[in-house]
Amino acid sequence: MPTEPLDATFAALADPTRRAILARLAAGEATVTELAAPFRMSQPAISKHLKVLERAGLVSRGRDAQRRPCRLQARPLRDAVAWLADYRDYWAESYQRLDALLDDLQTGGGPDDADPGPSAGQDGATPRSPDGRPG
Amino acid sequence: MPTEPLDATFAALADPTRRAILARLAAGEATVTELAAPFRMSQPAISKHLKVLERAGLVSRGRDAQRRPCRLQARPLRDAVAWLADYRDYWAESYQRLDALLDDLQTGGGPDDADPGPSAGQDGATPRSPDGRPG
DNA sequence: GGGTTACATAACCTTCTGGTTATCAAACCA
DNA sequence: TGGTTTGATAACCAGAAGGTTATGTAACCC
Repeated sequence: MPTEPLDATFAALADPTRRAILARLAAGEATVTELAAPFRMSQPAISKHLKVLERAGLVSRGRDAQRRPCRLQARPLRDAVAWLADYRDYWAESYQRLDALLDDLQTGGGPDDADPGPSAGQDGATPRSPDGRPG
Repeated sequence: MPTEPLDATFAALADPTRRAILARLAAGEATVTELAAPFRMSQPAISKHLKVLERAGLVSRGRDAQRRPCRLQARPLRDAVAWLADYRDYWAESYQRLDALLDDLQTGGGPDDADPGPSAGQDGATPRSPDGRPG
């Protein structure tokens, strides 16, 4: 059980079943059985995956009689992107496609500033010694 | 050992030591001993972490006499962001800060289109059944 | 050639992961 | 009241992750 938020987020995303669950939840709330349906996997297995997602803060749950509807909670995803954003200079390799991607990401905003540079914040990581952010 | 690229990428990022290593490499090439120095951890442990990063395609290695300099290879990070990008609608929670983040990400481009919608591509995941992308 | 530096590999251990089946609890339905 | 859904939990298991120490190997330096 990773204690740091980023650990938990990335670990949660590292499993294809969980990514698929998130994808499903992006289409709207769903119950456990609904989520479990597409998988050749037992219901308890899905419950476990949901618990991982919940502990990572990626999923929140409501109550509707016997049902426990799951809802996507994407803030940790944003934090993950924020971490990854510090590496944007190293994506330069193919800036064409990167620009396309970022245009897509931009959802229609109109920026006019130029590269303020990394925030030099804390990773929150502290593995056994250093923090971790690019310079 | 996760077989799917995204699995490997996210799994690699889930460890704080490895994130710190990537952060260090963002400052430039480094040898194994240089990378190991800041950690209270044995050299073989670092070698293992490097192997994980290498298999995830996040690090490539050269040769300089006895040394095996490591170089950051950030393309998988871009792919990870591409996956996360499909969830941008769900970051809406605090669009203020999101916009700031994306402006930062944008490194200075000037888009003028509005929300083309998810690419509906393949996750490549195929856990035990469905793929995974939001709608 | 012989020692040293830089790194990889092997063998081992412990803990976490991801799955299973079996069972239990709560709220519905008749 | 009793049965059915919906879901969580427990107990178990195999294999992967992350660490260790010990050892091997390649290239340098004298």
